[in-house]
Formats: sequence, structure tokens, C-alpha cells
Amino acid sequence: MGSRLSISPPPDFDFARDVCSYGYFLLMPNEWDPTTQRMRRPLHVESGVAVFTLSQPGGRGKPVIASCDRTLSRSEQSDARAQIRRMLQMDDTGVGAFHKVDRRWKKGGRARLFRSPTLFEDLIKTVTSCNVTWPSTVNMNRRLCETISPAFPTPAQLSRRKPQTLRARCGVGYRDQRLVDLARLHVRGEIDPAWLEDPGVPDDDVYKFLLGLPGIGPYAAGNVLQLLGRYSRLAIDTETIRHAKTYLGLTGTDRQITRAVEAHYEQFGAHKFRSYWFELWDFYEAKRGPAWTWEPRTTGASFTASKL
DNA sequence: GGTAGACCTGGACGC
DNA sequence: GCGTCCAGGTCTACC
Repeated sequence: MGSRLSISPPPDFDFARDVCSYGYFLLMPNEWDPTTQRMRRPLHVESGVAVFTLSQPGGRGKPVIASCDRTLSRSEQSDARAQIRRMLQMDDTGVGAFHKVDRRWKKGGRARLFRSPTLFEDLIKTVTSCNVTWPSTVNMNRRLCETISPAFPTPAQLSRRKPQTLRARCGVGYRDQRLVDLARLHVRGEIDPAWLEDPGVPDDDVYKFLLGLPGIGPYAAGNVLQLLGRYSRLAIDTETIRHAKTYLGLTGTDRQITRAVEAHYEQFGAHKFRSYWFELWDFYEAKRGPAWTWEPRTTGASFTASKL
């Protein structure tokens, strides 16, 4: 029998709602089971890969239970606990402030956005989501896990791969060199998660730094920013333009709409990404049902925003 | 500062 | 089964 971790969440934490709040819950190595409302997730710990099953059997506000397939040392348990808390945004201190500036989400409690156990995985996932439709992003992440590590490639593992191998075996296309370069920057300490996550560092400084990274343009930088828990900017892509036209009723050229969207979400200040995102998520759920019911291999893999 | 075109993959469609 | 077209951000060259 393996280790069993009991992780205390904030009182309003709702496992199914808060896991199924951002598309990354559908990307390997995350495996959401809509029937049992559990998530299977392998993590890197000191002695190798450990597979966890996460759930919240007691319901909202009760402990999240992480059952591991093997016995972990004390330090490994502590490491795994920190990774799980990061994924589930359990330490988000801005929930109340968000609900104050945008009261629409207070009743349902939406505020947390699911993310990865490491910033590096969030960076790579973001690059795999650029200039492709969602099914291709799903494929790239599956193949990265199948080819390099079942718990997602670490910076060291990815930095040692040849770009051509990534292209041939993981289907990442022209992103091959950029992914390897990102991994090498990470290994050399030139991407420093502690600095990027330091609340004392202004969002604008982080944004400018991210823009300088390979494969990271304005959309990707905005998205990584929100994955860092910094919601003061939008991540504008074609889906934003569609949302602006259909939901906000904006018209004009894409450039005009982009400017109008920026102006529209100004009212939500430091939380504008969340306000935008949950409007979008509501739209998806209206089309496909609650996100926690999405079957990852069918509904979750077939999403193509332009066809919604 | 703005714009055009290349970069890849996978799905849709027509034949 | 094959060929063609299209969606999707980033990057570079150029004006």
C-alpha cells in the first residue's frame, strides 16, 4: 500500500469545479475521470515518478486526498504536496478580491484556474497551444509524455533532446528548437520561477521578460502570466475575437476589436483575465455541459474553438 | 510602428 | 486514397 496524503484546502475549494476550470486538465499527463471525479496524475519526486490519484471524497472544503502508488519518503511527500497545491491553486489569496470586483462569480464560487505542478510544464503547454487547434495540442502533450517522461518532461530531460527527435516523435513541428531552447534556459537558471512568482515583482516586468523567451509572443506571455496567478492582462487570441463578437457584440477589424476588448475588461483591474476566462468557460459549458462531465478522449479532445 | 509571408500539423472536404 | 485548403501565434524581413 502506498502513501496517502491529506491536503487541507480553503473552505470554498471544490475539487471538480476547480480542476475543470482550465483546458490543461484535459492534457496529459493529467487524466480526469468524469465518472469518479478523480484525477490521475504522475509527478516527479526525488526517487523517480510516482503516480497519484486525487479526489475530494468529503466534498467542498474537505481535504483533498492524494493516494500514491508507492510509499514516499517524508521529503517526497512534502514535495508532492507542494506540487499538488500549485496545480489546484489552493494558495490563491485573491479569491475574495476577485468576487468583489466581479460579483457574477461569487455565488458559484469560480475563481481558481487549474494549472501545472511546475512553471516549466505551464510554459511548454502554452507553446504547444500556439498556432494549432486544440486536438493538436492534445496530441503534442500526449506524445511528449509517451516519448520522454510519463510525468511530463523535466527541463533537464527536454534540454538533452535533439529538436529533430521532438519533431519526428512528438509532432511539435517548427516548435522543436524553441522547446529545447526553453528547457536549456531553464536548466541554466535563466528562467527563474522564484523571481517570476515573486509577488513583489510587477506584472509588467514579468510580461516583458516572458516576451523575450523563444516561442513566447503576446498571447503566450499573457497566458503564462495568468498561470503564474497574475490576472492583470488578457491573453488575446482568435478565440478572444470570437468571444468579443458573439458575447460582447463588438464589431470592426480585429485590431479595433482587440483595443475595445482591452478597454472593456479594464473595469476588472487586477482580475481581468479571470472575468474574461469565466465568461468564455460559461460559453463552453453551455455548449458541452459542465466541464467536469467532459470525457477527455472525446469531448475534451475534440474542442476546436472556431467551430463552437 | 505596422505588415506580409513562412513556419507545421491535422482535420475537413472534394474528387 | 490522394490533393488541396484552412486554422492557429510567433518570428523575421521589410517598409
